[in-house]
Amino acid sequence: MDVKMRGFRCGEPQKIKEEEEEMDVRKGPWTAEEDSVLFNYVNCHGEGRWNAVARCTGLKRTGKSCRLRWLNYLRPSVRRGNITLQEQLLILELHFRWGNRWSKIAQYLPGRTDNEIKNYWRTRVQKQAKQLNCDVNSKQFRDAMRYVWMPRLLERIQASTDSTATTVDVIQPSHPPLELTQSSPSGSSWVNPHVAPTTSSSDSISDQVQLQVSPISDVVENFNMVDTTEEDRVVMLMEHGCDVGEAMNEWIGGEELLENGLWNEEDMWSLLQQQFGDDV
DNA sequence: AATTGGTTCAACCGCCCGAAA
DNA sequence: TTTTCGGGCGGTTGAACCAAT
Repeated sequence: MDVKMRGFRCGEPQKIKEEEEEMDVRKGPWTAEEDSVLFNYVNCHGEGRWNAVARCTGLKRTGKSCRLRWLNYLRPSVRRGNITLQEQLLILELHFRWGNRWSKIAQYLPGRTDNEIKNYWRTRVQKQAKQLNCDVNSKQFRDAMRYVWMPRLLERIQASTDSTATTVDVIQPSHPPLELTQSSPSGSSWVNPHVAPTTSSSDSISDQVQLQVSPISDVVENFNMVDTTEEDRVVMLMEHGCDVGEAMNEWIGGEELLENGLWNEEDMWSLLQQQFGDDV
């Protein structure tokens, strides 16, 4: 490791900064020329050894910066643009299971980077929590997601697809595939048992496999059948929570939010309290 | 047309871990 | 066993963009 990194590890950040300045390390947005140099080099020599990449290319960037630029932008498999409904649902599901393990979540979303998923969570999901004046990790918000938003997402997906099974590409994670189990309602996670990466004989992250998505009606049914209590909650919320659902539609659609006042915090919490009692 | 405020996302920072020496 | 190195990760920042005024 170079001197500045050793210094960093020894708790001398000031020294690192000074040495970086001496080395004229570039920061900030990448230019097209830099992108071209990095892209060509990695194409020829492969990924890894990022500090060496930075040295050999003559780019006045840190190895970390090169790695990040490649992984989040230049890599051919990177897909940008709107997060689909299925992807949104997967993100919610996997976040229930793993929390802020963005890179792990990203392994199940082909072409999406951990950075993009993290940004999505912060800009979209956390915004909703903020508008409800609750913490994104609070039980209230998680319940809202689980019992209102996710079923609504499934409905939207169902509405946008036909009744036959749909397949989407997914990148096989480098470790054992997600086990699709349902946890108890009192647990902290819920995982859609119908959205499962299939097992691959290869560990390569680049290997493409098919993610089988069962008919959405089955998914909805299964979601509602997590147990009777939860089912009751879902049914009641869906029956009474039309305003919440409409607001959710807007969020899911990624478009106009809350402008009609459909997302009514008091309604939301009164509904939750009806169902969950005072501990909500 | 100019300004302002909000949103998005690329990039950086600091911490951590595992492999190699 | 300890130290060094390379790289992965989650959190944070700030520039660019956009819509409203």
